[in-house]
Amino acid sequence: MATPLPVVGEPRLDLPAPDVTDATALAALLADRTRAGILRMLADGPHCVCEMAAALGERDNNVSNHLARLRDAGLVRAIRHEANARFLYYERDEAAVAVARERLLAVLG
Amino acid sequence: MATPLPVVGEPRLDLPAPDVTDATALAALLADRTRAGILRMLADGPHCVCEMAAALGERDNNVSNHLARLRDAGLVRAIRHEANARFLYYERDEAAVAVARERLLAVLG
DNA sequence: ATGACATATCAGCCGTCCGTGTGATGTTCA
DNA sequence: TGAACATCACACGGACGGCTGATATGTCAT
Repeated sequence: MATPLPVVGEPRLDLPAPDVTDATALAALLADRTRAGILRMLADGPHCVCEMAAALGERDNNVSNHLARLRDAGLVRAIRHEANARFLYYERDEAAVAVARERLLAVLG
Repeated sequence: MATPLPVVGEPRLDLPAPDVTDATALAALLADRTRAGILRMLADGPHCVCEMAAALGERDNNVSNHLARLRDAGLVRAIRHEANARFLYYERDEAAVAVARERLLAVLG
């Protein structure tokens, strides 16, 4: 804690800019109802695209679009169903999600 | 934990939609470089608008705009400087920030 | 093989939000 | 009182992102 109460002197105009690029990128991913819903559903275990699309009331291709964003960010992973290979199940990468949590807490913490 | 591994049966199309409205609203606030920088700077103590604008390399009115968004969300609070009343200092509402953390962890947790 | 289903990818439209400019309000100091 | 400064409130232009529709790929059943 540097300055718990308002200062008495003059404003300091030479303060460094905090680096929040990681946090904003992650927040942008969470700032969408569909993507946040996906991440929340996958917290309880894997789900296929059609399941999540039905639950969220969105179309399959739309959900697939958002899953691609989450996949590019490394937050989720796709796995083929052994018995029924036409269903593509998604699961969370818990290690990556843990890193995401820390990066957000670097701003809100 | 409901289903740790991919299921063998058919997809369930009757799953409930998770409620993520609080989380997405908060994430939208964090998904901006200026707002995230403000919240990060205020974690170390109060700052006036001109200080944060200088540090973030943004104009005063722009920072003021974003502060209004954070103020409407209840995350920050404005306090007049006793000695120098022309400077308006902002501080975080730590209780509200704690609630914000929990709401985000409801999705990422 | 053919058709039906699940998912992926791409292009285009459209809404929303960010940054800016301007004027108004309030505070300090001469 | 008047000038300079800090902040706010509002409206405008542009860029970014989400939804959609069409098309493509791969899988299962008949």
